[in-house]
Amino acid sequence: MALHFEQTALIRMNYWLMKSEPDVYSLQDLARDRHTVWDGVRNYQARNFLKSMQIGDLAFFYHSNTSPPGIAGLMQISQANLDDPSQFDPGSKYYDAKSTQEKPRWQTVQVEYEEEFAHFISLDRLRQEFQPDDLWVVRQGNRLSVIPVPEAIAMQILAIGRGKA
DNA sequence: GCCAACGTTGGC
DNA sequence: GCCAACGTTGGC
Repeated sequence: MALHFEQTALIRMNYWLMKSEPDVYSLQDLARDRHTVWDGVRNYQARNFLKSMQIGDLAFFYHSNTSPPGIAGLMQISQANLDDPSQFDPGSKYYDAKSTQEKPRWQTVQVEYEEEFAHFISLDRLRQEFQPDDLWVVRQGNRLSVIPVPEAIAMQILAIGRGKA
């Protein structure tokens, strides 16, 4: 019945951008590992975005602090709302003494490798194509490592990365 | 390596 | 609750 298709169409997909320094962990590392827990985020606004992610959401993998910086590819959220294990590990640089198993402060997601873009999209290109209010990564001074991307912008990024724009 | 931007901490 | 000091991010 038609109602079935209308309900299917109500499923929401959200899009994100997540930064990593490729010297620390790159898209190519994720291609090798197939999936990884995105640990180490210690900013509350970024954590809140991580907590709102749902399985099946897509995230752009952004290479930061490298030359040139930019979007290298795509990944998919494969597990949602995990407690970041590094907060409990005294040997980790991300250890948080104020976190307990009963009251963890930091949540994250598991991401799964999706694709490496045929065309790496440099920050320069992103600045040419998008406005700071539409894509926060082109805002000057923006340091958030996890940001939402509006669907219409995400569609354009996908087209550019796949060489269809 | 420099440094602007900006988040966090802690004294008051 | 203010805000100076401090630490970190990340482009260049």
